[in-house]
Amino acid sequence: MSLHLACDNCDLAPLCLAGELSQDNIKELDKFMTCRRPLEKGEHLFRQGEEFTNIYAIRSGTVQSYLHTDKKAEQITGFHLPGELLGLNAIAGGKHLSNCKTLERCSVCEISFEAFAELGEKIPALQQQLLLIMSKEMAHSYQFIHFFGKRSAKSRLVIFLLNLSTRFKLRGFSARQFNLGMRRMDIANYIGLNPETITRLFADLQQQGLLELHKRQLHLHDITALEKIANS
Amino acid sequence: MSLHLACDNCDLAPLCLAGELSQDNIKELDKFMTCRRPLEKGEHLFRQGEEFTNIYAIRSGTVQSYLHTDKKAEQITGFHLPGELLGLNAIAGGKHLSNCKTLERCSVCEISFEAFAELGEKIPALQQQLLLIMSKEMAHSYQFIHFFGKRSAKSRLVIFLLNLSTRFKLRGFSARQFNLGMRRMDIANYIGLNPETITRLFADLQQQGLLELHKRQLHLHDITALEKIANS
DNA sequence: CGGTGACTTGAATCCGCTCAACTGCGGTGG
DNA sequence: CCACCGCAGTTGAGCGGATTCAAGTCACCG
Repeated sequence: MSLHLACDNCDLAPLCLAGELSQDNIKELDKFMTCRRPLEKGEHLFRQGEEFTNIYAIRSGTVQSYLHTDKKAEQITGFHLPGELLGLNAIAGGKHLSNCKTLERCSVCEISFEAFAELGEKIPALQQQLLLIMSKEMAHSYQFIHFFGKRSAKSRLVIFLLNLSTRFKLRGFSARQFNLGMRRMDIANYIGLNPETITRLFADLQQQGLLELHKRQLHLHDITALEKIANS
Repeated sequence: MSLHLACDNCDLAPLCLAGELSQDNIKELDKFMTCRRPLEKGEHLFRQGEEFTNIYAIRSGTVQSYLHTDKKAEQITGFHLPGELLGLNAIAGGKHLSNCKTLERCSVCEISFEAFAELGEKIPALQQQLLLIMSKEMAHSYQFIHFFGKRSAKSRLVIFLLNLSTRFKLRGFSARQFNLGMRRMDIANYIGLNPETITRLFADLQQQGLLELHKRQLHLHDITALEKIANS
């Protein structure tokens, strides 16, 4: 069963696979694009080691990717917002490198990579768009390396928050006010700190009046001041 | 002036753009591939902010990429070995995101991205190969995030060394014995530590008999023990 | 209600940093 | 050839930021 949710009526298409494609080409793409029932909170799109067959695109909701490491420890490797593609790093190896699960109820579109590759031969602009997206994601990892280089805990947290902020803004949501879908300990895990440290840092920032946090609802008050902290 | 160095007589072709291409297709690719005079130590392939026009492939030698950050500080973002492509993360933005300079005398091949894209429309396998390489690089960044998550200084250094080791091996060099082309402080910068810490850690590891280091010549004695440290 | 999991708070500890002095080496020029 | 310089690397002492461990609060859900 697939819902009638097509790329040509999706607000996120410009950020996503459809990109700058012509209406005709988008229609062509839509023939292979499917959108299953929404996933409930905590469901997996795919798991580490599974065969790579589809490209996934988030239509709504937040998704988390993570690795199993030895012991029972998990390493969180990313949080993904609507319009982002998932699983692309598995093209080379043919197997998914990470687990991917929803942090809330999510709509997810998918397309068989095989079908996509065939279609790409007919529509060069589509290939080009995938290239663009992958390049963008590489650029993003780049930032990440930069930001995990020797930085204070406060810098790390603030960079993380500002990164989320700009990504929300790009998608038409508020850059100043949004919901962190994830737990403190997941943030901590992701940016290489301890949950307790995250708590203390939020308390600090709140006391300085730079932001407010109630439960997971975040309000950034002074973005320029936060940017200063990010580059300290 | 361009030297007569073609993909079809290059040992690294399978790792590089040529990949699994047929001989005919490689000949086609070679028409657009050029290989200038070797670059001397310290020369730049490109600089941050410059327009992205070419894809570069390292034929021999080691290359370092780095960012200028505010103040005079630099952040090193990668060390690149023969067979690796440079500048791909600039496809999306059209401008290079990082500086790229040689750590020693290097041969570098290049191809105009425009020419490549055109050729890719004629030879789908070539497009596919670029996709593969980019996916592989994304997978690599993935490792990186994993490895910059909360880890001890010793883990970080060892992971860095083992990563170099496997990459050398993949290229037909020894996995146990190779030359670190970079300074201690560059390693430190890259993995988010201090030069002094790097020194101390090397001293430790050497005392434990796990490796030997003279100047920049490294000899890994007990790789399985090192792997244990990497996952601690 | 009790119970669980997320989050907070406090005190003690430790890892890696900072700063400063020192060694060793390669290059340059007298 | 040696004296000098500058940079890479090493070593030591003290400091501080983030972790660890442990106890306590809070909200949610059975």
